Amino acid sequence: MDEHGACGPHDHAHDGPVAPGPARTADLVARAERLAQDRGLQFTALRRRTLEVVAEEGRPLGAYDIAERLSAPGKRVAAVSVYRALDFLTEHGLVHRIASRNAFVPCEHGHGAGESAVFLICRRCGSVDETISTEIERSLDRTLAQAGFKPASRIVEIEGECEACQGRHEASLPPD
Amino acid sequence: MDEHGACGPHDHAHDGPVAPGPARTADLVARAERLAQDRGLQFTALRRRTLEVVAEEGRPLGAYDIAERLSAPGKRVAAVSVYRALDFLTEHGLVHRIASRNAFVPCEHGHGAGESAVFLICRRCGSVDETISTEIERSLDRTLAQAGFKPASRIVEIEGECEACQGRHEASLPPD
DNA sequence: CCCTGGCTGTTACAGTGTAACGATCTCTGT
DNA sequence: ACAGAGATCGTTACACTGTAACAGCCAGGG
Repeated sequence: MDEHGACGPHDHAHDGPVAPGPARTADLVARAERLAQDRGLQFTALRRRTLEVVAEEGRPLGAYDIAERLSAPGKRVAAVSVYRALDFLTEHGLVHRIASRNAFVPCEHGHGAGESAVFLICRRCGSVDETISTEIERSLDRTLAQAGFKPASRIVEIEGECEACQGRHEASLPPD
Repeated sequence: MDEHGACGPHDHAHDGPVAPGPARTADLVARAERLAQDRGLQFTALRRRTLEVVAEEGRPLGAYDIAERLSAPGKRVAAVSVYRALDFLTEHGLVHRIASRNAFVPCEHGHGAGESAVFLICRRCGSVDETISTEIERSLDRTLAQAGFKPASRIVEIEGECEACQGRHEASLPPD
Protein backbone atom coordinates (compact mmCIF):
# COMPACT_ATOMS: atom_id res chain seq x y z
CA MET A 1 0.00 0.00 0.00
CA ASP A 2 1.04 3.61 -0.25
CA GLU A 3 0.63 7.02 1.27
CA HIS A 4 -2.60 8.81 1.97
CA GLY A 5 -1.08 11.99 3.19
CA ALA A 6 -4.01 14.01 1.89
CA CYS A 7 -6.06 13.00 4.90
CA GLY A 8 -7.04 15.97 6.99
CA PRO A 9 -6.37 16.23 10.71
CA HIS A 10 -9.37 14.19 11.76
CA ASP A 11 -9.17 12.43 15.04
CA HIS A 12 -12.50 10.78 14.86
CA ALA A 13 -14.65 13.82 14.44
CA HIS A 14 -16.97 14.59 11.59
CA ASP A 15 -18.00 17.81 9.97
CA GLY A 16 -21.69 17.16 9.71
CA PRO A 17 -24.10 14.68 8.23
CA VAL A 18 -23.33 15.48 4.63
CA ALA A 19 -20.83 17.69 2.89
CA PRO A 20 -21.77 20.88 1.00
CA GLY A 21 -21.85 19.11 -2.36
CA PRO A 22 -20.26 21.10 -5.17
CA ALA A 23 -17.33 22.07 -2.96
CA ARG A 24 -16.74 18.49 -1.88
CA THR A 25 -17.02 17.41 -5.48
CA ALA A 26 -14.14 19.55 -6.67
CA ASP A 27 -12.14 18.37 -3.70
CA LEU A 28 -12.73 14.72 -4.52
CA VAL A 29 -11.98 15.14 -8.19
CA ALA A 30 -8.75 16.89 -7.32
CA ARG A 31 -7.81 14.05 -5.02
CA ALA A 32 -8.60 11.56 -7.74
CA GLU A 33 -6.44 13.36 -10.24
CA ARG A 34 -3.51 13.51 -7.87
CA LEU A 35 -3.97 9.85 -7.08
CA ALA A 36 -4.08 8.85 -10.72
CA GLN A 37 -0.98 10.88 -11.38
CA ASP A 38 0.91 9.24 -8.53
CA ARG A 39 -0.05 5.69 -9.29
CA GLY A 40 -0.13 5.88 -13.04
CA LEU A 41 -3.85 5.21 -13.26
CA GLN A 42 -6.32 6.40 -15.84
CA PHE A 43 -8.86 8.80 -14.40
CA THR A 44 -11.05 8.71 -17.48
CA ALA A 45 -14.01 10.91 -18.34
CA LEU A 46 -16.52 8.24 -17.38
CA ARG A 47 -14.86 7.70 -14.03
CA ARG A 48 -14.71 11.41 -13.37
CA ARG A 49 -18.32 11.96 -14.29
CA THR A 50 -19.38 8.99 -12.18
CA LEU A 51 -17.46 10.40 -9.22
CA GLU A 52 -19.03 13.81 -9.77
CA VAL A 53 -22.55 12.42 -9.84
CA VAL A 54 -22.00 10.48 -6.64
CA ALA A 55 -20.36 13.43 -4.93
CA GLU A 56 -23.06 15.93 -5.89
CA GLU A 57 -25.85 13.85 -4.52
CA GLY A 58 -25.10 13.71 -0.81
CA ARG A 59 -27.29 10.65 -0.61
CA PRO A 60 -26.52 7.03 -1.52
CA LEU A 61 -27.10 6.45 -5.22
CA GLY A 62 -27.74 3.13 -6.93
CA ALA A 63 -25.73 2.18 -9.99
CA TYR A 64 -28.78 2.46 -12.19
CA ASP A 65 -29.59 5.90 -10.84
CA ILE A 66 -26.07 6.98 -11.67
CA ALA A 67 -26.40 5.52 -15.15
CA GLU A 68 -29.59 7.47 -15.65
CA ARG A 69 -28.01 10.72 -14.54
CA LEU A 70 -25.05 10.14 -16.83
CA SER A 71 -27.27 9.44 -19.79
CA ALA A 72 -28.38 12.11 -22.20
CA PRO A 73 -30.91 11.83 -25.00
CA GLY A 74 -28.98 10.01 -27.71
CA LYS A 75 -26.08 9.09 -25.42
CA ARG A 76 -27.09 6.31 -23.11
CA VAL A 77 -24.69 5.06 -20.41
CA ALA A 78 -25.31 1.44 -19.48
CA ALA A 79 -25.31 0.32 -15.86
CA VAL A 80 -22.51 -2.13 -16.50
CA SER A 81 -20.19 0.73 -17.44
CA VAL A 82 -21.12 2.48 -14.23
CA TYR A 83 -20.33 -0.66 -12.27
CA ARG A 84 -16.87 -0.78 -13.77
CA ALA A 85 -16.28 2.86 -12.96
CA LEU A 86 -17.53 2.27 -9.43
CA ASP A 87 -15.19 -0.71 -9.07
CA PHE A 88 -12.32 1.58 -9.90
CA LEU A 89 -13.48 4.32 -7.57
CA THR A 90 -14.12 2.04 -4.60
CA GLU A 91 -10.86 0.22 -5.15
CA HIS A 92 -8.98 3.48 -4.76
CA GLY A 93 -11.00 4.81 -1.85
CA LEU A 94 -12.89 7.55 -3.67
CA VAL A 95 -16.34 6.17 -3.07
CA HIS A 96 -17.83 3.66 -0.66
CA ARG A 97 -20.42 1.02 -1.22
CA ILE A 98 -23.26 0.87 1.29
CA ALA A 99 -23.94 -2.85 1.46
CA SER A 100 -27.26 -2.55 3.22
CA ARG A 101 -28.59 -0.26 0.49
CA ASN A 102 -26.83 -1.48 -2.62
CA ALA A 103 -25.78 2.09 -3.16
CA PHE A 104 -22.73 4.29 -3.28
CA VAL A 105 -21.56 7.43 -1.49
CA PRO A 106 -18.50 9.63 -1.91
CA CYS A 107 -15.67 9.04 0.53
CA GLU A 108 -15.69 11.92 2.97
CA HIS A 109 -12.25 11.25 4.35
CA GLY A 110 -8.85 10.61 2.88
CA HIS A 111 -8.46 7.11 4.21
CA GLY A 112 -7.75 4.15 1.99
CA ALA A 113 -10.17 1.49 0.87
CA GLY A 114 -9.03 -0.99 3.48
CA GLU A 115 -9.63 1.36 6.38
CA SER A 116 -12.51 1.09 8.76
CA ALA A 117 -15.26 3.64 8.46
CA VAL A 118 -18.59 3.80 10.25
CA PHE A 119 -21.62 4.77 8.22
CA LEU A 120 -24.62 6.33 9.91
CA ILE A 121 -27.60 5.93 7.64
CA CYS A 122 -30.72 7.89 8.44
CA ARG A 123 -33.98 6.09 7.78
CA ARG A 124 -35.90 9.28 7.55
CA CYS A 125 -33.91 11.59 5.31
CA GLY A 126 -31.66 8.97 3.72
CA SER A 127 -28.46 10.86 4.42
CA VAL A 128 -25.25 9.00 5.17
CA ASP A 129 -22.65 10.28 7.57
CA GLU A 130 -19.22 8.72 7.44
CA THR A 131 -17.23 8.82 10.62
CA ILE A 132 -13.95 7.35 11.76
CA SER A 133 -13.39 6.14 15.27
CA THR A 134 -10.02 4.84 16.32
CA GLU A 135 -11.71 3.51 19.44
CA ILE A 136 -14.02 1.28 17.42
CA GLU A 137 -11.16 0.24 15.19
CA ARG A 138 -9.09 -0.80 18.14
CA SER A 139 -11.81 -2.83 19.82
CA LEU A 140 -12.55 -4.43 16.48
CA ASP A 141 -8.88 -5.24 16.00
CA ARG A 142 -8.77 -6.79 19.44
CA THR A 143 -11.76 -9.00 18.75
CA LEU A 144 -10.34 -10.05 15.40
CA ALA A 145 -6.95 -10.87 16.88
CA GLN A 146 -8.62 -12.93 19.58
CA ALA A 147 -10.48 -14.93 16.97
CA GLY A 148 -7.33 -15.32 14.89
CA PHE A 149 -9.15 -13.68 12.02
CA LYS A 150 -7.21 -11.72 9.41
CA PRO A 151 -9.43 -8.90 8.15
CA ALA A 152 -9.38 -7.69 4.58
CA SER A 153 -12.33 -5.32 4.51
CA ARG A 154 -14.71 -4.04 7.13
CA ILE A 155 -18.32 -3.04 6.92
CA VAL A 156 -19.91 -1.08 9.73
CA GLU A 157 -23.29 0.37 8.91
CA ILE A 158 -25.71 1.74 11.46
CA GLU A 159 -29.25 2.46 10.46
CA GLY A 160 -31.37 4.80 12.52
CA GLU A 161 -32.28 8.43 12.89
CA CYS A 162 -29.84 11.27 12.46
CA GLU A 163 -29.79 14.17 14.87
CA ALA A 164 -31.59 16.59 12.59
CA CYS A 165 -34.45 14.20 11.90
CA GLN A 166 -34.90 13.45 15.58
CA GLY A 167 -35.46 17.13 16.20
CA ARG A 168 -37.96 17.41 13.39
CA HIS A 169 -39.62 14.28 14.62
CA GLU A 170 -40.08 15.21 18.26
CA ALA A 171 -41.77 18.46 17.39
CA SER A 172 -44.62 16.77 15.58
CA LEU A 173 -45.01 13.44 17.34
CA PRO A 174 -45.43 12.35 20.96
CA PRO A 175 -42.40 10.62 22.54
CA ASP A 176 -42.32 6.81 22.62
CA MET B 1 -18.90 -30.09 5.48
CA ASP B 2 -16.11 -31.29 7.70
CA GLU B 3 -15.34 -30.61 11.32
CA HIS B 4 -13.14 -27.70 12.24
CA GLY B 5 -11.03 -29.65 14.64
CA ALA B 6 -8.18 -27.20 14.26
CA CYS B 7 -10.20 -24.74 16.28
CA GLY B 8 -9.20 -25.29 19.88
CA PRO B 9 -10.85 -23.91 23.03
CA HIS B 10 -11.13 -20.15 22.93
CA ASP B 11 -11.14 -17.82 25.87
CA HIS B 12 -13.69 -15.42 24.48
CA ALA B 13 -17.23 -16.02 23.49
CA HIS B 14 -17.51 -18.20 20.46
CA ASP B 15 -17.46 -21.91 19.98
CA GLY B 16 -15.67 -22.01 16.67
CA PRO B 17 -16.10 -20.77 13.14
CA VAL B 18 -19.22 -22.77 12.58
CA ALA B 19 -21.39 -24.95 14.74
CA PRO B 20 -21.56 -28.73 14.32
CA GLY B 21 -24.71 -28.56 12.22
CA PRO B 22 -27.34 -31.13 13.13
CA ALA B 23 -26.86 -30.48 16.84
CA ARG B 24 -27.22 -26.73 16.42
CA THR B 25 -30.23 -27.29 14.23
CA ALA B 26 -32.18 -29.13 16.90
CA ASP B 27 -31.15 -26.46 19.36
CA LEU B 28 -32.39 -23.65 17.15
CA VAL B 29 -35.67 -25.38 16.35
CA ALA B 30 -36.27 -25.94 20.03
CA ARG B 31 -35.63 -22.28 20.71
CA ALA B 32 -38.01 -21.31 17.94
CA GLU B 33 -40.74 -23.53 19.33
CA ARG B 34 -40.37 -22.10 22.80
CA LEU B 35 -40.37 -18.59 21.37
CA ALA B 36 -43.51 -19.21 19.34
CA GLN B 37 -45.21 -20.68 22.39
CA ASP B 38 -44.33 -17.67 24.50
CA ARG B 39 -45.30 -14.99 22.05
CA GLY B 40 -48.26 -16.72 20.45
CA LEU B 41 -46.60 -17.00 17.07
CA GLN B 42 -47.05 -19.62 14.39
CA PHE B 43 -43.93 -21.65 13.84
CA THR B 44 -45.25 -23.25 10.68
CA ALA B 45 -43.82 -26.15 8.71
CA LEU B 46 -42.36 -23.87 6.05
CA ARG B 47 -40.69 -21.70 8.66
CA ARG B 48 -39.31 -24.69 10.48
CA ARG B 49 -37.96 -26.28 7.32
CA THR B 50 -36.43 -22.98 6.25
CA LEU B 51 -34.72 -22.65 9.60
CA GLU B 52 -33.49 -26.23 9.38
CA VAL B 53 -32.00 -25.73 5.93
CA VAL B 54 -30.18 -22.58 7.02
CA ALA B 55 -28.96 -24.20 10.23
CA GLU B 56 -27.68 -27.35 8.54
CA GLU B 57 -25.59 -25.49 6.04
CA GLY B 58 -23.02 -23.75 8.22
CA ARG B 59 -22.45 -21.33 5.36
CA PRO B 60 -24.49 -18.34 4.21
CA LEU B 61 -27.30 -19.41 1.92
CA GLY B 62 -29.16 -17.28 -0.58
CA ALA B 63 -32.93 -17.27 -0.60
CA TYR B 64 -33.01 -19.02 -3.94
CA ASP B 65 -30.64 -21.71 -2.72
CA ILE B 66 -32.93 -22.32 0.22
CA ALA B 67 -35.92 -22.49 -2.10
CA GLU B 68 -34.14 -25.06 -4.20
CA ARG B 69 -33.27 -27.19 -1.20
CA LEU B 70 -36.86 -27.02 0.03
CA SER B 71 -38.23 -28.03 -3.32
CA ALA B 72 -38.90 -31.62 -4.25
CA PRO B 73 -39.85 -32.99 -7.66
CA GLY B 74 -43.50 -32.10 -7.95
CA LYS B 75 -43.47 -29.75 -4.93
CA ARG B 76 -41.76 -26.52 -5.79
CA VAL B 77 -41.21 -23.86 -3.14
CA ALA B 78 -41.04 -20.36 -4.60
CA ALA B 79 -38.39 -17.92 -3.48
CA VAL B 80 -41.00 -15.44 -2.38
CA SER B 81 -42.29 -17.89 0.20
CA VAL B 82 -38.78 -18.34 1.48
CA TYR B 83 -38.38 -14.59 1.77
CA ARG B 84 -41.47 -14.41 3.92
CA ALA B 85 -40.25 -17.22 6.12
CA LEU B 86 -36.87 -15.51 6.40
CA ASP B 87 -38.58 -12.24 7.35
CA PHE B 88 -40.24 -14.05 10.21
CA LEU B 89 -37.04 -15.78 11.29
CA THR B 90 -34.88 -12.66 11.18
CA GLU B 91 -37.52 -10.61 12.93
CA HIS B 92 -37.40 -13.01 15.86
CA GLY B 93 -33.64 -13.40 15.96
CA LEU B 94 -33.41 -16.95 14.67
CA VAL B 95 -31.41 -16.16 11.57
CA HIS B 96 -29.28 -13.24 10.45
CA ARG B 97 -28.97 -11.62 7.10
CA ILE B 98 -25.44 -11.05 5.79
CA ALA B 99 -25.83 -7.79 3.91
CA SER B 100 -22.55 -8.05 2.03
CA ARG B 101 -23.53 -11.43 0.64
CA ASN B 102 -27.28 -11.23 0.30
CA ALA B 103 -27.41 -14.44 2.25
CA PHE B 104 -28.61 -15.85 5.55
CA VAL B 105 -27.01 -17.68 8.45
CA PRO B 106 -28.47 -19.20 11.61
CA CYS B 107 -28.17 -17.12 14.76
CA GLU B 108 -25.48 -18.71 16.89
CA HIS B 109 -26.40 -16.88 20.07
CA GLY B 110 -29.55 -16.31 22.00
CA HIS B 111 -29.57 -12.56 21.60
CA GLY B 112 -32.46 -10.64 20.13
CA ALA B 113 -32.71 -9.21 16.64
CA GLY B 114 -31.81 -5.70 17.76
CA GLU B 115 -28.53 -6.72 19.36
CA SER B 116 -25.17 -6.04 17.86
CA ALA B 117 -23.29 -9.00 16.44
CA VAL B 118 -20.02 -9.12 14.56
CA PHE B 119 -19.79 -11.45 11.60
CA LEU B 120 -16.45 -12.79 10.49
CA ILE B 121 -16.77 -13.97 6.93
CA CYS B 122 -13.98 -16.08 5.47
CA ARG B 123 -13.19 -15.40 1.85
CA ARG B 124 -11.57 -18.76 1.39
CA CYS B 125 -13.93 -21.28 2.93
CA GLY B 126 -17.04 -19.09 3.08
CA SER B 127 -17.74 -19.85 6.72
CA VAL B 128 -19.29 -17.23 8.95
CA ASP B 129 -18.46 -16.85 12.60
CA GLU B 130 -20.78 -14.77 14.75
CA THR B 131 -19.24 -13.16 17.78
CA ILE B 132 -20.41 -10.70 20.36
CA SER B 133 -18.18 -8.08 21.88
CA THR B 134 -19.47 -5.75 24.54
CA GLU B 135 -16.33 -3.70 24.01
CA ILE B 136 -17.21 -3.02 20.38
CA GLU B 137 -20.79 -2.33 21.35
CA ARG B 138 -19.75 0.22 23.90
CA SER B 139 -17.37 2.09 21.62
CA LEU B 140 -20.02 2.04 18.96
CA ASP B 141 -22.58 3.41 21.41
CA ARG B 142 -20.19 6.14 22.39
CA THR B 143 -19.60 7.18 18.79
CA LEU B 144 -23.32 7.15 18.08
CA ALA B 145 -24.09 9.23 21.14
CA GLN B 146 -21.43 11.73 20.13
CA ALA B 147 -22.98 12.10 16.71
CA GLY B 148 -26.46 12.37 18.20
CA PHE B 149 -27.48 9.38 16.14
CA LYS B 150 -30.23 7.08 17.35
CA PRO B 151 -29.47 3.56 16.12
CA ALA B 152 -32.13 1.10 15.08
CA SER B 153 -30.09 -1.73 13.61
CA ARG B 154 -26.40 -2.41 13.29
CA ILE B 155 -24.41 -4.22 10.68
CA VAL B 156 -20.84 -5.23 11.38
CA GLU B 157 -19.34 -7.59 8.85
CA ILE B 158 -15.65 -8.32 8.49
CA GLU B 159 -14.40 -10.12 5.45
CA GLY B 160 -11.04 -11.83 5.51
CA GLU B 161 -9.41 -15.14 6.34
CA CYS B 162 -10.41 -17.32 9.23
CA GLU B 163 -7.80 -18.95 11.43
CA ALA B 164 -8.11 -22.38 9.89
CA CYS B 165 -7.69 -21.13 6.35
CA GLN B 166 -4.64 -19.06 7.28
CA GLY B 167 -2.95 -22.21 8.49
CA ARG B 168 -3.77 -24.07 5.32
CA HIS B 169 -2.63 -21.08 3.31
CA GLU B 170 0.76 -20.45 4.90
CA ALA B 171 1.88 -23.98 4.23
CA SER B 172 1.69 -23.51 0.48
CA LEU B 173 2.51 -19.85 -0.01
CA PRO B 174 5.36 -17.54 1.02
CA PRO B 175 4.59 -14.92 3.70
CA ASP B 176 3.80 -11.33 2.65
C1' DC C 1 -72.55 -20.29 9.59
C1' DC C 2 -69.90 -16.22 8.23
C1' DC C 3 -66.22 -13.19 9.00
C1' DT C 4 -61.67 -11.90 10.04
C1' DG C 5 -56.81 -12.33 10.01
C1' DG C 6 -52.63 -14.70 9.09
C1' DC C 7 -50.06 -17.92 6.07
C1' DT C 8 -49.01 -19.82 1.60
C1' DG C 9 -48.98 -20.31 -3.65
C1' DT C 10 -48.68 -18.09 -7.90
C1' DT C 11 -47.62 -14.70 -11.30
C1' DA C 12 -45.51 -10.76 -12.61
C1' DC C 13 -42.23 -7.42 -12.27
C1' DA C 14 -38.53 -4.11 -10.58
C1' DG C 15 -33.84 -3.77 -9.12
C1' DT C 16 -28.97 -5.51 -8.72
C1' DG C 17 -24.94 -7.44 -10.68
C1' DT C 18 -21.90 -10.15 -13.95
C1' DA C 19 -20.20 -12.77 -18.23
C1' DA C 20 -18.79 -12.42 -22.76
C1' DC C 21 -17.52 -10.30 -26.97
C1' DG C 22 -16.00 -6.77 -29.86
C1' DA C 23 -14.52 -2.04 -30.72
C1' DT C 24 -11.71 1.65 -29.23
C1' DC C 25 -8.12 3.83 -26.94
C1' DT C 26 -3.37 4.33 -24.70
C1' DC C 27 0.97 3.30 -24.02
C1' DT C 28 4.81 1.17 -25.22
C1' DG C 29 8.96 -0.75 -28.23
C1' DT C 30 10.81 -0.87 -32.67
C1' DA D 1 4.97 6.00 -37.99
C1' DC D 2 3.72 1.27 -37.17
C1' DA D 3 2.41 -2.93 -34.72
C1' DG D 4 1.33 -5.24 -30.55
C1' DA D 5 -0.15 -5.51 -25.71
C1' DG D 6 -3.23 -4.18 -22.32
C1' DA D 7 -6.80 -1.42 -20.43
C1' DT D 8 -11.19 0.78 -21.15
C1' DC D 9 -15.77 1.12 -22.92
C1' DG D 10 -20.30 -0.15 -25.45
C1' DT D 11 -23.49 -3.62 -26.11
C1' DT D 12 -26.18 -7.68 -25.38
C1' DA D 13 -27.62 -11.15 -22.72
C1' DC D 14 -28.37 -13.31 -18.60
C1' DA D 15 -28.43 -14.67 -13.52
C1' DC D 16 -29.53 -13.29 -9.04
C1' DT D 17 -32.15 -10.56 -5.46
C1' DG D 18 -36.31 -8.76 -3.79
C1' DT D 19 -41.24 -7.05 -3.77
C1' DA D 20 -46.22 -6.15 -5.24
C1' DA D 21 -50.60 -7.96 -5.97
C1' DC D 22 -54.04 -11.26 -5.86
C1' DA D 23 -56.17 -15.72 -4.87
C1' DG D 24 -56.78 -19.89 -2.01
C1' DC D 25 -56.43 -22.02 2.49
C1' DC D 26 -56.88 -22.62 7.34
C1' DA D 27 -57.73 -21.41 12.14
C1' DG D 28 -60.37 -18.90 15.70
C1' DG D 29 -64.37 -15.97 17.20
C1' DG D 30 -68.97 -13.94 16.86
